[in-house]
Amino acid sequence: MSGPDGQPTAGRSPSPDFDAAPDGEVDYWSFVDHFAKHAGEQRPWLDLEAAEFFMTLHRAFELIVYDIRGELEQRMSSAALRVLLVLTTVGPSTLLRVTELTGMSRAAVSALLKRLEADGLVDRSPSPEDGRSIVISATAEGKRACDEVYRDYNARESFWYAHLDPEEAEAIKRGLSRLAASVSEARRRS
Amino acid sequence: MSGPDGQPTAGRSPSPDFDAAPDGEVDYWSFVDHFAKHAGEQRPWLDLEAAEFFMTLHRAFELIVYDIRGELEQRMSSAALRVLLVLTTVGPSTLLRVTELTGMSRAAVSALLKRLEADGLVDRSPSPEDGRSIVISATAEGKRACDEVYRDYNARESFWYAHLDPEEAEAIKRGLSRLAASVSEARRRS
DNA sequence: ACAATTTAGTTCACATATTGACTAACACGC
DNA sequence: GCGTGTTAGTCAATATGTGAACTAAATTGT
Repeated sequence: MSGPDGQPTAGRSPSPDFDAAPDGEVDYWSFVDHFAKHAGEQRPWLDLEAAEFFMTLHRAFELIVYDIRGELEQRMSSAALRVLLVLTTVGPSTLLRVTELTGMSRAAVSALLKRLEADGLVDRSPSPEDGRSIVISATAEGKRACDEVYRDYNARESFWYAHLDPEEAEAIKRGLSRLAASVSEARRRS
Repeated sequence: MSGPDGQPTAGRSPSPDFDAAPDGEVDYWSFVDHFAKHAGEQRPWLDLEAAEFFMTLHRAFELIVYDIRGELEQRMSSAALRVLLVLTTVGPSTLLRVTELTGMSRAAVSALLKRLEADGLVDRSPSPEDGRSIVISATAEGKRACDEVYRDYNARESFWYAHLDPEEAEAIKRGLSRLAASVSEARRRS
C-alpha cells in the first residue's frame, strides 16, 4: 500500500513545475498515497506522517459514511436519524440538550425539529420547570420510523464492521477514543 | 471506557418509558458510551459493536476535524484548501479531474473555482486537447496562500498526531485503509 | 458525413448548515 | 420586587452543497 510504484516523475526540474503528469490512475482514495509520496517534495516543513494519517482518516471516513448513509435512501436525513437516536436513547430532552448531544447548532436543531414535528415524529411541549425551554420527545411513530431506518443503517455498519478483524477494530476504537477524549477535553477548557 | 458505571436506570419498567433521566453528565463525546450501554436495551436486532465502532469513528472524526479546521480561521474554506492541495500536488487538471480527486460534485467545484479565480488563486484556460474541458492551475499566489494556510493546518495535525503512539497510529491507518479500500472497490464496481 | 449518444462544464432550484440579532424567561444582588 | 445579566429558542442573512436540466463539444456507428 505504501511501497514505490515504479512511476518516476518524468520532470526532474527542481522548481515547482509539472511536466506531463505521470498520474497513472489516481482516484479519490488512492490520492492519499499519491499525496504522501509527492506532497513533501516542495514542502520541507510538512509533517508528512501526520498529514497522511489525517488524510487517511478523513477520506476513509467519508467513503465509509457515504456508503452507509446510502442505506437511508430518501427515507430520512442523517441529521434526523441522529436526533431521533438521541431522543430514543436518553428520553425526552430540551432542545439545548439535543444540541449538546448531537453536536448540531441550536438553529439547525430548531429548524429540523419543526420538520420532524410536522411529520409527527416528535412532540414538543413547554417545560414545566423552565418557561424558556421546550421538551422534545419522540412519538411512537417517531420511534418506529427511527428503528425502521436505523435497522438498515446498522445492518450496513455491521456488514463493513465484519471486514475488520476484532483486534484491529478494537485498536482503531481505542486509539480514536483516546484522541477524541483529548480533543474533547481541550475543547471543554477553552 | 466500557465498564459498568454504577448508575442503574431508576425505572425498571420493561416498556420504553423514561423516568427521571439518570443522565449524569453526558456530552457529545461521552454520548458514545452512553449509547453503547443503553441503545441495545430496546433494540435486540442491533449489532452493538458495529454501532459503537462507527459512532466512535464518526464523533471522534468530527471532534478532531472541527478542531483542526479551526486553524483555518476565516482565511480559507476547507473546500478551497482541498482543491488547492490537489492542484499543487498533481499539477494543472481539468475540472472533472478535480471533482474526482476531491470528492466534491461538479457543481460545487465549478462554483468554488469561480470564487478562487476571482481571488486570483487559480487560473482557468480552455483545454487545447478537448474543447469542452477547462484546465485549472494554481497561480503563484494560489500556491503561496495554500502553503501559508496549510502550514498552520498541518501544524495542528502534527500536534494531535503526537498524542498517539506510532504503533497505535499505524494500526488505525492500516485498519481504516483496508476498510476504505474495500468500500472504494465496491463503489467502483457498482 | 451525419445522427445519436456520451461527456464536460454551467446554471438553477432546493436543502440544510452556521452566525448573529432578537425575544422571552429566568436568576442574581440588593 | 426590580434592574442587570444570562440563558433558551427562533428568525434572518448568508454560505455552501447536491441533483437535475441544459449547452456545447467530442465520440461512435453506420
